[in-house]
Amino acid sequence: MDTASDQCTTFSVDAYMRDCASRTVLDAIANKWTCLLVDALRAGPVRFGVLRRRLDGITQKSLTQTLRTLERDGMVIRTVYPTIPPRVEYELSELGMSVVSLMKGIKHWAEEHVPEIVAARAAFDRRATEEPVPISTPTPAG
Amino acid sequence: MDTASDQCTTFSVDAYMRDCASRTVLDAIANKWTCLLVDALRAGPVRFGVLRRRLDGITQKSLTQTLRTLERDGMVIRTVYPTIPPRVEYELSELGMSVVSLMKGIKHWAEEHVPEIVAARAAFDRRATEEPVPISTPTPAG
DNA sequence: CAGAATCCTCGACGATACTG
DNA sequence: CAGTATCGTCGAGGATTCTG
Repeated sequence: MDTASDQCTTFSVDAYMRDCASRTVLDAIANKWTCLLVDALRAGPVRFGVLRRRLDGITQKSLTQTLRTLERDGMVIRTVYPTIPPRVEYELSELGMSVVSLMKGIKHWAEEHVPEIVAARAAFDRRATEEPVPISTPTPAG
Repeated sequence: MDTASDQCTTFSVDAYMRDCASRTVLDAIANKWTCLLVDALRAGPVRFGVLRRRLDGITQKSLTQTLRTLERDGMVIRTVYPTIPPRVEYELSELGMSVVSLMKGIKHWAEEHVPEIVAARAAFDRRATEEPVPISTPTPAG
C-alpha cells in the first residue's frame, strides 16, 4: 500500500510487512476488542473492573492483553494507585484520542456502505445455492 | 462502536458481533492481503496470474480466497472468458473503488501517527527490559 | 492458466485456577 | 481489585499436489 501507492508494479511482501504504515494501524486496531475498548475509554479515566463490566463478555485475560498492547502503542495511559485494594485507571492518550477520530471515519464509511456489502453477500450466497451448475449455457460471448 | 456510540454504558458482545458496521468493515479489509490486493486492482482489470506476480509472496490459495471474499462482498467483479486456456479478469466495482477511498483515509492517518506508535513501542520495550524490577526502591511518591 | 483439495502450523482468543 | 499462569480450541493462512 505504501510500496506501490503511485504505480502498481510489483509488491515486496517483506517490505510491506515491515514498512507499510497502514498494516501497522490495521493490525493495531482490527483486533476483536480494541475498537470497543477505545470507545469505552472515550469518556475519561476508567478502572479495570468497570471496563470489564462495560465490555460485557470480555475475559480478564483479553482485557489485560488488549489494554497492555494499547499502552505499548502509546494510545492508553495506565495509572496505578498503590492502595489496598489496588486501583488502576486507564485513559486515552492524545494518540488514543486521534484513534477515535480514525475510527469515526471508518464508522462513517461503514454505515454508508455496509448495507451494500450485506446485500452483495446475500445475492452471492443465493446464486451459489440456487444455481444448480449451469452446465451447457452457450452464451454467445460478444 | 455502534451500540454505544453516544453513551458509554454496557456493550452486548453478541449484538456487537452481529450489528457493528465497523466490525464488518474491519473484518473485511484487515486481512493479510486485502489491502494490497485492492491496491493492485486500482489501475483496472487484471488477470489472475498477473495479480499473483504483483502480490509477490501470495499463495494461489490465499489469492483465490481473498478474491472470492471480495467478490462476495461486492467489491470485486470477476469476469470469465471461456477460452482455452481459461482467462479470468478481476476489477474493482464501484464499492471497491469506495474502499480505496477508505483505505486512503487510513493510510493518511497511518503516515501521520505510525511514527508515534513505533516510538511508543520502543520506549515501552526499553522500560520493560532495562528496569530490572525495582523491588525496594523507596521512591518518596509525592 | 486458473483454480480445487488436502495437510499442517501458528497465533488469537476463551476458560479456568491462583495471587498480592 | 487487578491481575498472572496454564491449558485448550479454532480459524487464518502457507505448502504441496492435482486438474479442466
